[in-house]
Amino acid sequence: MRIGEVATRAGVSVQAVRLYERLGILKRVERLRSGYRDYSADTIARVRFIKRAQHHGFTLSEIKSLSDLRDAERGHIEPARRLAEAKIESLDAQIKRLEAQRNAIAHGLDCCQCSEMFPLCLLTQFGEPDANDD
Amino acid sequence: MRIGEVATRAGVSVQAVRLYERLGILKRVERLRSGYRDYSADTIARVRFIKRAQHHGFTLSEIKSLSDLRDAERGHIEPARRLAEAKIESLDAQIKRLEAQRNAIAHGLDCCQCSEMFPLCLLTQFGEPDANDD
DNA sequence: TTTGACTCTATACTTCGGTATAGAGTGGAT
DNA sequence: ATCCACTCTATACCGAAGTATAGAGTCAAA
Repeated sequence: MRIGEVATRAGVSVQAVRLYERLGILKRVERLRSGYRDYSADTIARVRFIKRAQHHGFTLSEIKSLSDLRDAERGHIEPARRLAEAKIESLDAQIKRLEAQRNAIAHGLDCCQCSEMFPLCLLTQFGEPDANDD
Repeated sequence: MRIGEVATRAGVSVQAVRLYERLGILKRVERLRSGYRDYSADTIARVRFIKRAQHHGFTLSEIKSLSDLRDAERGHIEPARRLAEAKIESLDAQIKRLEAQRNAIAHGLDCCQCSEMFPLCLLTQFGEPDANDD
């Protein structure tokens, strides 16, 4: 199977497949006499796994780690579990940060006098804050 | 005041100040005979406003809109309010997406048999899903 | 006057996850 | 034999928000 069929059946672009290979997420495969990559059908599943993991928030670099773990330690789930737990922690941190931003802006909308929060009022009504501090 | 003093007093790099000018967030200022930019003290407050808005999650492009609104319509808070409300909506959407990812991974950790969610088990124990689908 | 710190422009590099293009070669059907 | 679709590599580009560097010019103090 050539790269175009893999790409079409997995729902990605040909360039994306080559990118995944270059990043080490897909194994390098044998080439035909022509130099064309010659894939077997399981590559389609690999690519779909990549897209599924991306959909769940994993970066390509994390997905590479997951792939490496699987290839190195088939049947040992603990390293992958630790990776997933670390990912949850980092998602929690991101969520917390976004919620803080969201609340600061909401507060700035409610309480326009408050220069400690996002100063929406200072932007439009009261000029520059702290113009003389040194 | 030259660019280095503005940068130091506002807590950013000299290159960052030039970047903000190029992006249209800071006004172009007069130059000395030497070609050096000649700033007045209120630029420091402008830069601090940029950093404060960034801290609250606004992108430089959004901050440019806020600046433009202020310069165009001093005292009219409604356009800025609408921009802030749109920002809250987009932050809410981001938070929702991250929470869904977080919960999918958490579910994958709890329920390793479930191929609908993030298939942690499929990664390490059960091989490729859907290898034969077409 | 010479040094050192500063400034100027322009360009390239970074991360992330790709897309787009050029220029060359290949495969298969007509 | 020719055509078109496909593939190959290599390179450049996107946005975001900068940082880093090169090469040139400027300013002030010793």
